[in-house]
Amino acid sequence: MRLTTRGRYAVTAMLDLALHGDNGPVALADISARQDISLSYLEQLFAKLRKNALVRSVRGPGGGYCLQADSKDINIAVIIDAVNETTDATNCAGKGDCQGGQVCLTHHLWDDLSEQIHNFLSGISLATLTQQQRVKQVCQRQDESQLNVNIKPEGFQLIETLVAP
Amino acid sequence: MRLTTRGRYAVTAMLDLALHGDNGPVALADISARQDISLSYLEQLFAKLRKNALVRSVRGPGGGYCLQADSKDINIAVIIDAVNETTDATNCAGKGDCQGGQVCLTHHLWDDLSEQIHNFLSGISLATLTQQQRVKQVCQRQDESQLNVNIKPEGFQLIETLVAP
DNA sequence: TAATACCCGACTATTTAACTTGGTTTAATA
DNA sequence: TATTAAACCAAGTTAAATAGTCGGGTATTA
Repeated sequence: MRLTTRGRYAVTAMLDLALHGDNGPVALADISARQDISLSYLEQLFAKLRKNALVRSVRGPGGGYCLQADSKDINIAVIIDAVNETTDATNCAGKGDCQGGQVCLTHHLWDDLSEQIHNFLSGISLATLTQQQRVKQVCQRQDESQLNVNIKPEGFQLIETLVAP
Repeated sequence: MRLTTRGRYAVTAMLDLALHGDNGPVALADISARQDISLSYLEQLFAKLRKNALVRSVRGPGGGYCLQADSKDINIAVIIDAVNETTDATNCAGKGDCQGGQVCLTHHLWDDLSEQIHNFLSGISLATLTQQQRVKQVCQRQDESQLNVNIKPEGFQLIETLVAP
């Protein structure tokens, strides 16, 4: 179980999908705009998510991605694992070959911690999150600011792009 | 709360100290040999541990490092935090300025997770670990193999160095 | 048939951890 | 007092991984 920004991005994108997927497929371009994640990076992540049967794609105009299962049946741990396929089992975290084929002093501790994290995250589904008030609030804010961007003339959008981090 | 190999090294070194600190200060060179951590890297880590009052140093021949407090009063979370002073609060983990000054969609989730991890690790002290049977076993193995290395002629040591990862 | 959107692979920039080098300072001991 | 073993310090270097880019595709459907 590796925790990186990549996993965070994947979870964020999947949550966006769960929140906006009621009316057919969601385009990656929309997720990219709402969540400030580069489009091509999203494409890479969703290729992995699709291979792991977490989403399915609809091609052509009006297409995009849908959740493969019900949002209450997709938990956070599964999403992170899907996106970290290259799990090298960081030194200690994987097999017990941390110290020349043997187990290192703190191997069991990190093993316990990994289990702890995994249990926590696999107990949380996308549905759990979409039902939370605090998530709904952020979602609403993002939708509104997205609306503003669409309304703004092109000149303003340019400035915004330059100013943004 | 960042989880990196640096934190793992620090905890491993501190545990080694807890296990071998009964007879006066422990030299970093010994920890380096037992735990396969480069000496100068250990020096850097212990500089931070010392600044955070987790260890105290004794200079000169026969010197080394001692735990500043009783091993039952030093928990794992404190060690990791001490060594990760440059806590940039990765994007989301710190303040809620993940998305242009605002909170991003999954901010609260990672916040909850951080708390979960911190609680788990701060509930474990060095003494907790030294009392564990599985830790004692690894410690014993390391002490014995350390003995072997000291007995071997220089030629063998050289080969071992070349073969080791 | 053209626009839309997914798909794919290689490439690059940046960051950071891990490690190295080459010293200086301190104190025990022979 | 000279030697030695240890902590201390400050750079620089290497290697790996992440985040992101670019330029091409290919399938779908309005």
